[in-house]
Amino acid sequence: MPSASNSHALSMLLQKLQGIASLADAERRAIQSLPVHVQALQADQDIGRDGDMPNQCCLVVEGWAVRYKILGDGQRQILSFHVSGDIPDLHSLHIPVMDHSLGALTKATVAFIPHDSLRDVIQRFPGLAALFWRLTLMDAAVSHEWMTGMGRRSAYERLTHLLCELYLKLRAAGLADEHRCHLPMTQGDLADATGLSNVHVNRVLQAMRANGLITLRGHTLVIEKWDELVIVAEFNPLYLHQERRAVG
Amino acid sequence: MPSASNSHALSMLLQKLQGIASLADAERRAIQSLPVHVQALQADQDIGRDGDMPNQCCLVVEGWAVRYKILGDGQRQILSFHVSGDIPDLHSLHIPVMDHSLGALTKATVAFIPHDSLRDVIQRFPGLAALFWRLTLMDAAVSHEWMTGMGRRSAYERLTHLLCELYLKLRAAGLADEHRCHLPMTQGDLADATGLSNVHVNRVLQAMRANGLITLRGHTLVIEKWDELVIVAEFNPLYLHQERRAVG
DNA sequence: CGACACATTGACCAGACTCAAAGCTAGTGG
DNA sequence: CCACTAGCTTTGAGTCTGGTCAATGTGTCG
Repeated sequence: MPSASNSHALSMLLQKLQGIASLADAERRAIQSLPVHVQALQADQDIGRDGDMPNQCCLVVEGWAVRYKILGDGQRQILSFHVSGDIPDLHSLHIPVMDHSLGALTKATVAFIPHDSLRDVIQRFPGLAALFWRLTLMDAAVSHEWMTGMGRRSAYERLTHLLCELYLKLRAAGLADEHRCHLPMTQGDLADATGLSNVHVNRVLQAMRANGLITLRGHTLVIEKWDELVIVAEFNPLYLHQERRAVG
Repeated sequence: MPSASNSHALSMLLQKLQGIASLADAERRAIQSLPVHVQALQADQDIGRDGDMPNQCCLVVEGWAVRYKILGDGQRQILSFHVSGDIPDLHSLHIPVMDHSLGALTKATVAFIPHDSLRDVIQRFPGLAALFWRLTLMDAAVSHEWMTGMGRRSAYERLTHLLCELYLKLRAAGLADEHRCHLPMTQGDLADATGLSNVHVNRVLQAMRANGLITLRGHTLVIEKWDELVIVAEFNPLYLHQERRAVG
């Protein structure tokens, strides 16, 4: 029988899914009765490593997770940020070997769901199969936007773009106030996500503050001028494909 | 009734799928009897644009296609290269609005497959659903590798890495000889794929030639020292997830 | 034979990196 | 409750990878 924390974990997933599509009762019940193993993680604790062959997926319940690659010389590239309701390694369902690592960015709570259970649910509910597929595609769309930023945008544009994205992501997860949210990552993390050095991230953030676009102190981001931020970043939220959410 | 060119188009898809997984007879037949509309394209002709809501997918039969984003100032970022057997916009099956464009890089032949037919096949054959899902995940894995390159690798490493990748991609599609293949893209295209300027791509390619790694003239790439190229690029083909293929 | 696109070269520039040192701040243990 | 510490942020100085601009080859196609 599902414990309180198991049920809570799965309700995070339900919330995410229902932000994207409407579920039938049977689908909702199927999700809610997935077996999960809840676990608390320390900051920086790895969840899965490059080369692993996991037999379960990781649902983020609370805190932040990141996917990242480490190069031979120790450099890190962060591939994505994940919060409550996300399943960062959903791809492992169909790609057996991990080609990057997954770790907790902050102290976090995650829930592991066995691949077998997910496959079973997907088989019984084609609508959920399509929905999970869609989640992985939304993830790819974000990757494309990051690629575009790293290839063709300036450091300033790239960071403003990332802040816009993270703010909307948190809002969609119900974790942001009006133009204000908590961002626990360090400037070094932002550097590894944007392909910059931590020193340069620091200078660019100062420039953004000097221009009155944002306030960012003690890991609290306040967006002072959303409209201007969007223009500077050339930010078009379409790529987030959060159709059922108000945006802006 | 299927014409010769329709059948040929679908056999390209079959070849790709069978390079990744083994298909049951019924699955093979289902693929082979998909309705397709074959079309010849000029070089640089767009197949789908940012903002479009397609109701069909595009299978590349011959030639090269690219997915790309255009920024406000006209800069282009190429997101991926596609050859025979690829379905570059398979994601459109579950993400209605295109957040990037798709175009022919060269003179090309493509085959359009209606979403409805694909959805029908997927519904009847869960194994094919998983396989198509997997194709989109393999695509995402390549995006991650590109992101890592653009964020953390030097121009030289990035280009060697891309050449390794393209060579193996062509080999998997049966379009490469031993350490030799045809690469129709211009240096400007390579620049837009790697986030560099065309001038710098030119200089880096010259350096690679000077180091005896490759020969590249008249759009024919000859890899003179595969082992060294792999070391320079820190290239690990794992991320291509071509499990059923020999590699190297 | 043009015309045009692509490749190559040179000169110069700038955005971002590196290295190193100095402030901060939150968490820890006494 | 305070001092200490470790990690994070900030600053400065100097460097360098890769960009820009512009001109000149080169090749291909009608």
